[in-house]
Amino acid sequence: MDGSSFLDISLDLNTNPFPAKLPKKEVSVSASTHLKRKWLEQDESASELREELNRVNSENMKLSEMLARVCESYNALHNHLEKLQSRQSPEIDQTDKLIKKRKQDPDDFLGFPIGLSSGKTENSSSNEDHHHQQQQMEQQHEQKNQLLSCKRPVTDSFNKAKVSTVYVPTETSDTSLTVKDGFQWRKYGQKVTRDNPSPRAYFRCSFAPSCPVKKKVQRSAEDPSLLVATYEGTHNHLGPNASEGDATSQGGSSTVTLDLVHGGHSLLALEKNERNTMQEVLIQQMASSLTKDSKFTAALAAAISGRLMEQSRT
DNA sequence: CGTTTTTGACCGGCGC
DNA sequence: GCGCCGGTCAAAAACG
Repeated sequence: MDGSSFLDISLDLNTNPFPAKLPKKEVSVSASTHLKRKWLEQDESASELREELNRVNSENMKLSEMLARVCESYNALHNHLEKLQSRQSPEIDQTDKLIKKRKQDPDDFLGFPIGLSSGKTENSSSNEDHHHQQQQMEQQHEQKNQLLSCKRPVTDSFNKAKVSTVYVPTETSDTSLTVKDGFQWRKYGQKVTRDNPSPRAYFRCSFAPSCPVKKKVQRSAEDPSLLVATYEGTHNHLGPNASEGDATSQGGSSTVTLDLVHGGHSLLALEKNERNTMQEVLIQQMASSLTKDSKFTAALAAAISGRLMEQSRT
């Protein structure tokens, strides 16, 4: 899927409503000095406005580039996943039948590729090849995660248990076991597990009391710089945009978070005829993220007021 | 003072 | 039945 075809990311806000050449003001020779001073003041404020608009323009360009990059990364990831799906779906069906009754170990999630986290299989003979492939895909996943601002929920589109795993790079010195995904979580337990020296933290979604979603966070035993967050269940409320202030969107840089698991469905797993709806959802999410950026709203306001001024002049 | 985190106790599933 | 283990509960502490 092509990013430009999927989303029109051009943000032509028309933030330069003033033409390069402003119509020269013709001041009559007989005008009073008071009027002249007034004109000078207006010229001054006009140049200030022009500077402001230039700033806004460059901001607009930056935002456009940022969006383009996000879409590019998303498209690359999506293409990759589609390839994987077409290649692996029969295999997954087979392994699903072999899922053990025993609950999964956290490291099993680590081994499975994007969105394919599933139970442990008993077929140990094919495990080695499988594991090798998984490691490669995990690396690719990690790289793409970094492209998508290092955080992106992954949904199991094949397993109806709605379990997804997210890998978050963190400082090894950071022992907080927190993964900021926009939702509000309440920690209800912590446990040291057998096969991992670092403790596992258990979280419940605290946005809505009835929300059944749970999250487990544990540092990866293989790569301590990675946090492994395992999500179970589906949020029964609106997304994180309405709840928590994402620190990344408040500072100087703005981040567009693509929540691909909202509602428990992977966007990537949707049929093509459903994508138009998802386009709207994505656009809404982007718009929502952008409107949280005070700089963006200021730029938008400036653009609109500029356009209004232009229209009133003509 | 309400909310969140911490942490030891408890529970249930599983293997032996 | 017993022990192990992962998951959850709930009281106390910490925090804002």
